[in-house]
Amino acid sequence: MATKSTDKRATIRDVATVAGVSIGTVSRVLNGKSVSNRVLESVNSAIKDLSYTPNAAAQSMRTNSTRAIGLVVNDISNPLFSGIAKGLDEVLSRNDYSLLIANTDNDPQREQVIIKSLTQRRVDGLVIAVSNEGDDNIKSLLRNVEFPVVLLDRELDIQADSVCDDHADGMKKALRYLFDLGHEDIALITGDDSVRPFRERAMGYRDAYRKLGKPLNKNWIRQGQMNSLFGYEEAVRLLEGNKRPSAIIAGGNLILSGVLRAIRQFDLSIPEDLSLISCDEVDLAALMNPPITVIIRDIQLIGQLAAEQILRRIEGGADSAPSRQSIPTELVVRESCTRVS
Amino acid sequence: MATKSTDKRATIRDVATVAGVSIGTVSRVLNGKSVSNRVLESVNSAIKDLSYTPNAAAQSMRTNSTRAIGLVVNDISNPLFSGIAKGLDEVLSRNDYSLLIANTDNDPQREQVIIKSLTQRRVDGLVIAVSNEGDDNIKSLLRNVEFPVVLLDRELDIQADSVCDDHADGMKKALRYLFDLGHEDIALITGDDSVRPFRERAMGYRDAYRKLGKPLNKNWIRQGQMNSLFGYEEAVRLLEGNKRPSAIIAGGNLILSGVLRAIRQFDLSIPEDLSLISCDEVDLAALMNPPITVIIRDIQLIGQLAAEQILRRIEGGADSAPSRQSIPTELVVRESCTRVS
DNA sequence: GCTAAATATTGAAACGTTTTAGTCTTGACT
DNA sequence: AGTCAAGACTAAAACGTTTCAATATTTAGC
Repeated sequence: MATKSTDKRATIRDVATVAGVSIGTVSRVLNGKSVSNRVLESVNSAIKDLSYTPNAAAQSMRTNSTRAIGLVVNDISNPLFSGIAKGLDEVLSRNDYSLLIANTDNDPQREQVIIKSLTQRRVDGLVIAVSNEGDDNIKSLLRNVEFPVVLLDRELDIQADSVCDDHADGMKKALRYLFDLGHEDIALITGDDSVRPFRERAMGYRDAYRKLGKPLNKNWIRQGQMNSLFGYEEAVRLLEGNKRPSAIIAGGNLILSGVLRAIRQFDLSIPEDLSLISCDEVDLAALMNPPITVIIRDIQLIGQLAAEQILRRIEGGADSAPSRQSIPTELVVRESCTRVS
Repeated sequence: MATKSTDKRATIRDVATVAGVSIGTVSRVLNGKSVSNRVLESVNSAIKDLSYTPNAAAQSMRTNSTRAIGLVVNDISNPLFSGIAKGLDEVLSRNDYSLLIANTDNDPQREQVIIKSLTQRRVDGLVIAVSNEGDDNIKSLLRNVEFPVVLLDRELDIQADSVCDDHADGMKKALRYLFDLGHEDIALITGDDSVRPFRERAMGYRDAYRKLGKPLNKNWIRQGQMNSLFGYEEAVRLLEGNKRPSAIIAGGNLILSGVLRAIRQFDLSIPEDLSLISCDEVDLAALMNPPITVIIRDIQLIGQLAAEQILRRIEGGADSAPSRQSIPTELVVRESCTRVS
């Protein structure tokens, strides 16, 4: 029952000799093909005695499949991405796939290196939120890759499935809500157009103004980097201007914390002095005082759908046209906005 | 220059024939061994023409190393763990290792399955925060594993390195601070003893009371599950009791959000009605109004140190005694505590 | 009890690398 | 010119599986 742990790892060959059958037969047992009871028992007991575990690398070589999926994101410590990772892992692990995660840190060079490394590892699929949709190198890399790719909230003219959120719609809902409260000067701070979510939010914002016939002041749109510092700086600039907006929309989870910092610095109280809406549910938004109205979407669902899609592709093949799933966004009204005259 | 993408992937053999050299020579080029210039060029151009990428599985088979490290945690969407993952990835990727992440969801069964799966994949090392230090199955599994293991803030009587935080010390600092402000009735809500961080926090708490000669009221210690709900429920129970604590310490990042929810429900203002300290820096703590005093530690550093340790072990072998690194905790005083008479 | 059909089992090839032992070149030194 | 050593290169084995064609065994039908 016990093994000498000083020995080399047992191989299928060892199991075969101990069980007194051929290698092929052991393989049949491992893969659940039908064998005689006698053989089944002796093989299983040999496996246990030798504490044998098949070598996945050898299996991969033979079967041409690694049962591994790559996930490439800017920053896994961003709750957005870690939520997605959770959703992915949930359905992947249920299907005996493993998840290989890599951070690009927003560096296009690293992004390329990572994709090449995953190619070398022969992952069975790749789920990626490219850090810049305009990057041609990444695009051509992804085009020539031999496994299915699922894009996370990105639009690229390549043959790949995608799972997107309807950010524009969420933004419209938020603006309609603010318009209804009498706001006209609503600022939006968000990331730049190089990536779908921010582009869509800005688009939804402009659309809403157009549709509702209000004058659109371009000065209220601040697009730049998706981080806390940018949120802070732009909020400061907005608040120290001679004409302040009556509401700010923080178009990204990191942006929010910067905006809050600025608001505190100006010692403004919400919603009396300024109305505030943010994107994506985070602890911060729900528990602030007052709780902040947010545009939400189901983060883990994104990961789950992406996982299901990539599995479908792995099973089904690359024939069918790219699928594009869209996840709705909702406005959760809390107490951070008030009516203005 | 272009390849027919309908063909099978190019192998080292194809490269060899195109370049007109032997397979072994191509391998030498790939691995940077010295070759003649003539050969170097023709091989490299063949590699480019065929857009050849070595197959990692085949390499693993031969070299007996996968250059992959497993990370096993309860829940990658917990910012604690995703921060650690980030730190790990940072140093691993720099050393050409990949990171395989799996969630146990606090399920001991899944934890076992995951460890077995990583064993089958022959990872070169494993970084794990076991979900229950008392689980003998996990322990014996880890004992018999053939790759180095690094424990994340866990204590197990197995041959494994660990990276721990000095939670007890942080807790003592917090209590000393509260004592100095005149508090005597300080409640601690944290996870149970099955896992080091909570055990240490509770220990530090009791120690501090003993050392400073204050009477220790066991009723103020609430240990249970590490989640928001438990934090909420216990906070409610504490606050509706006929004798309220004058301060609460939320012993875990998830606990804090539950405690805050309860505080809001009772409509208490901090720090006038209740002083509050939390563990681990999260956006929430820094940006609340008032900002919350926290016991911090460098999360990413944990990951980095774990990664460096596992690499050292992979290089150096398993001979030397288990190393145990300790990371300090600090009290960051903000505005959530006040003096009591 | 015999035969045919169905089912189990085997042996060998194949997957794509690295590595080792050995062969072939090259060139420097007498 | 002849010898040697060093360096470049090659051929083949090995890593641990799965799979396929071929063979052996069992089962069922009469």
